[in-house]
Amino acid sequence: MPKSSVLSGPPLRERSETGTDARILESAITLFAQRGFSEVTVRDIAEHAAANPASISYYFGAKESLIKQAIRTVVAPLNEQRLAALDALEASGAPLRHEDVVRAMVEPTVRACLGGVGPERHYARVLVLTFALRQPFVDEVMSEQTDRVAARFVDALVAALPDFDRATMYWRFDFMVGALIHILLDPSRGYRLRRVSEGGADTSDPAAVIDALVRFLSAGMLAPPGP
Amino acid sequence: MPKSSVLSGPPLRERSETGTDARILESAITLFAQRGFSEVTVRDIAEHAAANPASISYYFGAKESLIKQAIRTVVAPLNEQRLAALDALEASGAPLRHEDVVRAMVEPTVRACLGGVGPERHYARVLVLTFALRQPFVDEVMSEQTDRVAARFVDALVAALPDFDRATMYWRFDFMVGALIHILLDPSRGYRLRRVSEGGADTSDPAAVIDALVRFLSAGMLAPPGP
DNA sequence: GTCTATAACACGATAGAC
DNA sequence: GTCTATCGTGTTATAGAC
Repeated sequence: MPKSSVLSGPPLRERSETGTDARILESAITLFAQRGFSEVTVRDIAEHAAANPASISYYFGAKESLIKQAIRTVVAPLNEQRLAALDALEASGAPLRHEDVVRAMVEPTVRACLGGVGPERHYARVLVLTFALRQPFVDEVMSEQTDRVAARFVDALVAALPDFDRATMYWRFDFMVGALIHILLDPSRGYRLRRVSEGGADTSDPAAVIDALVRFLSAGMLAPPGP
Repeated sequence: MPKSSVLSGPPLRERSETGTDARILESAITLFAQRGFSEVTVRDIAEHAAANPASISYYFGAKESLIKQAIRTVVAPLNEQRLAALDALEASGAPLRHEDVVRAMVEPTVRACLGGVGPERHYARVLVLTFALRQPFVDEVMSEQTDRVAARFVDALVAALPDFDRATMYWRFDFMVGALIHILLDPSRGYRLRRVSEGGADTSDPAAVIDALVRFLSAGMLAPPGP
């Protein structure tokens, strides 16, 4: 990780959808997800994007800004999909069921990470990188992206299960996130789970992952609350 | 991450318990856990251990070997504690209860990470670093340390819940690991959960973390199996 | 605007004196 | 055995030519 000019930097340019800047961002996301923020150099990114190294400073300023933008680009679309799924549930008029709330969180994430096409397909890898990299700017950008989504889901869980208090559901929402991200890292770890389970559990099958997750998490949400 | 002499390296010395080598390893673990493998340089480690940079190559060879040894030193004692807890359950003669198996996994981990004193107090941070760093040697050392523990716990879960097949329990064991590690990362993320839950969920209290985890995970283990 | 060339520095690893 | 001094490489970021 660079020391870098912590603030201000050069006057950043507006970013386009198809130009060199977009290519750089896409390459950055792909390479970061594969190997990590600190392990990928701006030269690697420039080479992968068929741009020259100076163009990265030109468009994004320091590497840290590029990391922040990469995180936003990966996380934002998935959060929108989750909120849309929750909106659809609530708009249906039917009483909210807790397993549907769980599914609204799980299904878009699994579909994106196992077979998705947009930048959000790198969600699990990028998230674990942000958990691993302890630097204030990472927590800030994650908080900016995700805090309101967590609150909305906890609200929905409490609405579905009125006997439970919000604190309990905050714990359980975090347990859900942990289980979800961890299982979605298995492909990048060489399908370790398939190996140790002798083929019984295969994380390359999105439907199987969703089913196993939703069953487990929905039952966990119903656990009797504490004393 | 260095290129490094992948194999052999210099003739490594036997390691003592109190000498410079032990100090280096302890410093490496502390600094790695705080900031990450790639973010910490061998110079940082040498300075923290009040040793000179050359001594690291002398005792440990390349940085990669030091990382491997750091992972082993953190992970091994916790796995021993878990297996000991499982042994104690099985030795009691009473029928195995699935919530006690869950507790045998959760309790030593939470106690170690929140208020522990040995190297295993860095377990959650080191584990997330190994999940984030996608390099073959990391998976190898984790597999060497943990595969047998996972198998033993899945055996115990199946023994406690004979109606479920091993594949289902492999899924659920991984969900448990994901939830466990994720919640134990919260302190290193500035107690984000306490903030967003407005004090309702506090990961600085080991007993509260254990209680919330064991309730949720035990209920999840009982979820009806798939079709 | 884009790129080449390079500045300025940090990295891991080691040779060789003590 | 332990340390100092340094090698060779790779890093981010930028100055300045086109």
